[in-house]
Amino acid sequence: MIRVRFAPSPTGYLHIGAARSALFNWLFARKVGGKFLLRIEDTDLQRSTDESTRSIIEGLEWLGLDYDEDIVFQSANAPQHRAAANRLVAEGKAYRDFTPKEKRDDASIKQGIADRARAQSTEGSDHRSNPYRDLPREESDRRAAAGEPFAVRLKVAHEGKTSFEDIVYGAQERNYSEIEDLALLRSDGHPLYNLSVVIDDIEMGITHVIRGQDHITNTHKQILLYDALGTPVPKFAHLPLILAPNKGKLSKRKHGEVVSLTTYRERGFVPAAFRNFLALLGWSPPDTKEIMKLEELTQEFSLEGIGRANAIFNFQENDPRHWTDDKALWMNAEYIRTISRDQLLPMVKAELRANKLWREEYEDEDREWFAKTVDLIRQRFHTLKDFSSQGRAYFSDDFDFEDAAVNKNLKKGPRLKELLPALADRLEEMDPFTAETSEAALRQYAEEQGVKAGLLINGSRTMLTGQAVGPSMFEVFAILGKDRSVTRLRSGVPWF
RNA sequence: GGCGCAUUGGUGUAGUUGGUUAACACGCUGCCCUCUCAAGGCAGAGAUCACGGGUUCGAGUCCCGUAUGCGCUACCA
Repeated sequence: MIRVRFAPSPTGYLHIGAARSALFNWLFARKVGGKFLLRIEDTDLQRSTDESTRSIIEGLEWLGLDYDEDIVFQSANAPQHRAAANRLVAEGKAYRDFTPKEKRDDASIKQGIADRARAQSTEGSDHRSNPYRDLPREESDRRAAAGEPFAVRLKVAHEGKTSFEDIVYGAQERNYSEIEDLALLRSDGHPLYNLSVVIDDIEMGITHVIRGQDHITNTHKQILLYDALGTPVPKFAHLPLILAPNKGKLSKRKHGEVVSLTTYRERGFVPAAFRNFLALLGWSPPDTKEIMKLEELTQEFSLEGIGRANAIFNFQENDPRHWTDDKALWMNAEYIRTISRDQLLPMVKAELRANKLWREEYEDEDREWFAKTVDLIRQRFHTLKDFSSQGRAYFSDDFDFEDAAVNKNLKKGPRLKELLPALADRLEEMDPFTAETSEAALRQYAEEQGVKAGLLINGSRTMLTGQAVGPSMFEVFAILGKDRSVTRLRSGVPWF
């Protein structure tokens, strides 16, 4: 039985890179009939928050990625992690390190690492030079018993190398000389990442570890741990990273909300669309078809189809039109205009409701009208937000007139101030009032008045919707109905 | 500093065991359609396949080197 897991640390919003890892894990599990598990890596108590855990769970739910079995909270397994470390010490595979803990400040950590490495190479010391590495057991036990604080480190052999066959990146090797005696337990007894991950993965029966490429180095350390523990090593598939447009790391601090999955929900993305877009970042289907529903994605997905080069998430921070990747935006629009009514209507309902535009009749006697209206306007919308902003005039009489539209379609034709109310009089007599009859009436009236039909059409569009763009005007007349059409044509509102 | 990975048009990606004019999607330009804007249709611009060597009759595809980028290198995860 194949078992995979998504193991985020709850230290903030759900990053789109993490969301993609979750997606790939899920697709793989569903494709092969395995289990997809969720583990919250909350061992860093200071940084972990419940709110973040909630956002991760909600994010997965939004993307439609359901997980099997109960969520595992890593912090709950700390006793097992400690026990494993102690067992390794007892077996002589790990040792207590009584070196006093160094003070580190996070800001300069990377620099510190490089500096230390430089210093180490010049003074000739290596990863095996820890003075406590070969401390006699009796002395180690005595000092521990006396209450002296210590960290626990894995005893990595002097000679040898780790190797594994990465499903994405191929054969990987690392000399032991490149690997330090990694810390397993902090001097306060707190288990560290690499230990916890391995113990939990073993405990959960994980067979395939699918995670970001930034973990490749960790994988070598973890293999050492599997070996020390005498446990079979799972298969690994590392994923290329998602980078910012400058090829740098995508981070909240630098790039803001565009990296947070929550943003896409808040800004009107259809979950299926974003999921589809995410799937195409680093993975490509066997054929050229890119728009795929979940079932298709699942069917086509394979670890072998994952590329090795990091992908750039292409967006322009200062341009509202391109606030996120163009292709994601395009895909969202594509979904909005093509998904079934049954799928779309609930999303539109939520959007309208959030903006106090929803009326219960839309699910009752005005049900058909609502569906037809949505079908009419969805064609040119890019996000669900558009239903409450650009689409506002269809659901409320309280809508704004865009200055540009008023200038272009109304004020440039001074006669419209009289023509439009007069047109309203004509329309009022139509029965039935349909796209066809209103068109006939408008065109005839334009001819009588010696003006172009377009003048009346565009003027009407702005009077009825406040905008310069929108669906075919006669469809709008029909959808809005005679009363509202006539009333809006007569209202002098935008003229003042 | 060390180790590792990557490098195909602006972006996401295809390019099978090396073989004619490097393919698809988004974006971009123009035209058509038309009451506007989209959508749609048609046409088009844009890649010396990072660079330099080499192997070969022939290389985006194999080898070596260089550059650039990214990742890791922590008693963070």
